Amino acid sequence: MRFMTETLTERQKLILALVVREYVDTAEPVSSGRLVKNYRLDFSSATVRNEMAVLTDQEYLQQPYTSAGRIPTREGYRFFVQQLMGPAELPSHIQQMIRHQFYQARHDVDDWLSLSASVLANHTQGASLVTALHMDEARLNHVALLATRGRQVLLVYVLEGGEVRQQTLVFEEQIPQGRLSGIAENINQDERVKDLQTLRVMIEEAEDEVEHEVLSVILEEIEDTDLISTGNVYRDGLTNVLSEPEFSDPAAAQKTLRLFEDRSVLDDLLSKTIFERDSSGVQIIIGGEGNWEELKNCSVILAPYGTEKHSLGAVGVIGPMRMSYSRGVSAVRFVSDLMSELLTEAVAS
Amino acid sequence: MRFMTETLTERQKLILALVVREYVDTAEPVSSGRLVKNYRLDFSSATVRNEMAVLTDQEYLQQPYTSAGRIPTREGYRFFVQQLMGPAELPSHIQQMIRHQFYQARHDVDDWLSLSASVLANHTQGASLVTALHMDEARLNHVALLATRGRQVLLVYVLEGGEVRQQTLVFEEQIPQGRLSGIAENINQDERVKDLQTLRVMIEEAEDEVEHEVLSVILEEIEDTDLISTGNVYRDGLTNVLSEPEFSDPAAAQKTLRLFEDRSVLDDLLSKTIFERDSSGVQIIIGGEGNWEELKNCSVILAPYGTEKHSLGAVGVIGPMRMSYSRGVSAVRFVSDLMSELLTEAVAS
DNA sequence: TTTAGCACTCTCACCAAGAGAGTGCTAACA
DNA sequence: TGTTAGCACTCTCTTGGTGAGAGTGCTAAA
Repeated sequence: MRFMTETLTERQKLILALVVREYVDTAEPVSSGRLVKNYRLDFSSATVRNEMAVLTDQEYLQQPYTSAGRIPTREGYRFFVQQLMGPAELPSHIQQMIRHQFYQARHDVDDWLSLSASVLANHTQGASLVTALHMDEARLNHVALLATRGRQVLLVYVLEGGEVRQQTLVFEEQIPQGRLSGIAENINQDERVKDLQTLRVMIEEAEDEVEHEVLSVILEEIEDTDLISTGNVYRDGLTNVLSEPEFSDPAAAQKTLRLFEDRSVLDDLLSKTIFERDSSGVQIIIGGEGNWEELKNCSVILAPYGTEKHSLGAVGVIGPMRMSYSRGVSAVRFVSDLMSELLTEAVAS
Repeated sequence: MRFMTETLTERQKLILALVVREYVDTAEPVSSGRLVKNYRLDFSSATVRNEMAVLTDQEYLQQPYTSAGRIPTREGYRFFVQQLMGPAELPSHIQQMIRHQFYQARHDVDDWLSLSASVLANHTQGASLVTALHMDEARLNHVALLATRGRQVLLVYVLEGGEVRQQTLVFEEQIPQGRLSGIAENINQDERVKDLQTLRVMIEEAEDEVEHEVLSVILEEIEDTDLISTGNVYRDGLTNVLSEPEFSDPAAAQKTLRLFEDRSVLDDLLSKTIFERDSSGVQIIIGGEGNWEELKNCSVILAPYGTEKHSLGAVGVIGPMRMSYSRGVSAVRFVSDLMSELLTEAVAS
């Protein structure tokens, strides 16, 4: 019931911030007395109680039951994140350490991705997600076809922007490498980037059965995988989030774990971040706000990464609503910035 | 205390089998009365009690506490698996259905792998594992180098046997595609398969700085990834195993889940299966028997797959010790056979 | 050898009582 | 008017006790 003006006094903000902080630490409802004691406040617990009553009226705090301590509501966290949480940064020695780890893997972009996932999991104590490089639309830059064994053929294609995909195909009959090279050469021959329409035309014009078959399969594969969902998603820290008290109920744990197995929700989430350019930075979804029913009681911190021209992927962490947002945001921001920096550097000639 | 001869009477075997079956179904200690009632045995519960006492003496059964029903011990399961469980097969309509699914993905070996994981998870209600194709030792068949963007270079290499790997590399400076093609051509030029030693010699003989650098990085990458551990592992059905009552304790659930995140145990397990050729077929590890301390209370069913000449990977399921071994074995055997069949077919010209 | 009968054991669900934590309210105070 | 001490009240959580129920082991009879 928001009767009153929504503006909070400084003291109310302080108390809200402390409740969030204390609850994040202890996972237990925060009482007025505890707050005064732990933070040596220069007003009494009765005063805190009065302020808490106001914050409860305004729906920033809630009580699990009458006469228990308070815990933040979703709105409470939201207010904390937007107005109370300072601009957090990872300690500089940690930043150094992470940079060093990335440097050691400097030749391998895939390693950067799994490293990102592992860094995020370790520094946030949550579960992390990292999508592989991905472009908005499939426009072919380069195709290679390699006969590997018997009827198996390896298709490797490079998309505009540098994303690379590979797929093992099996054809009805064995096709000699020379033939394959010819077909690939055909696709690659003129310099301009090819969209899928060009490929369709080529299929129409194919000179023989084999070429027709090969091109069709290639088109099919590329179309199939023209969704974010095919990019690898790197995950880490699942066990972290499972050790949180909110997941001691196995049903809740299972529900959350299912998020990680079912790609659908994840994909929605991540692709939204990648393509939403203006958000320009870290995005925080608290308690599944905005129709993410599946994410109830969970929070997600996401950020896109990429070069100036292209948003190539997203990194993020998932944890219980009661997570350390400052640690989360600082880690996600640092990793996404670092990835962007490294990739931009790699693209620069 | 195995005073008596280890041979069991037919009736004892029957009762052991029924206890296993009933316990797998209900997850509750099995009482003598229940057994008689559910399976309409033509002897009384008192007789069953006497036989159960013998089986308990022989350590095939155990009691959680005095005067509770019985549950199988690890040895009980082992005996059941080796001597009591008939040669189980998946129902033929299920087999048809699975074959159909694989057929629909006939162009893409990677799809086969994730499909295998999903099929195993669904038909065993456990968690499944599938390793990607892998060869015993890295012997190069073919190398391709593609300049993708800026200083990024895509390295694709095909190993003897058809395994393909790709890696994105970043070099100190941009290298033109022509130069890269030259170097790749150099490696590919003579027809014989190259082992890593050949590559080392080539590094020594490299004509200039760039070639030396590129070859060194390639060697490094291949050496780094010459372990089973780098192959992708496909997983599915994590949530299945979490819904089992033995994992209602979050600590137990976490311990098991950690198995799936830490690759080390998994890798040991899977690589052992792949390389242990004589075992020729399905391998069952019950309750972590044989020094798999981490797998206590879990059972694993594994089988290698591959072509006649090469064992290329492994498929398996993990579940609680109280799992349906017959369903597990039949599913794992069917999937590994199917994969072998498909791959053999694909290799044949 | 099998089985009916029975006493015994152990768990589990239920209830009641008491301790403890924390609140809301009131009245006094600066 | 804002703050605080005091206090009654509420709600949870733990503890202990009790009774029902399930299931066994043992004994003695068939």
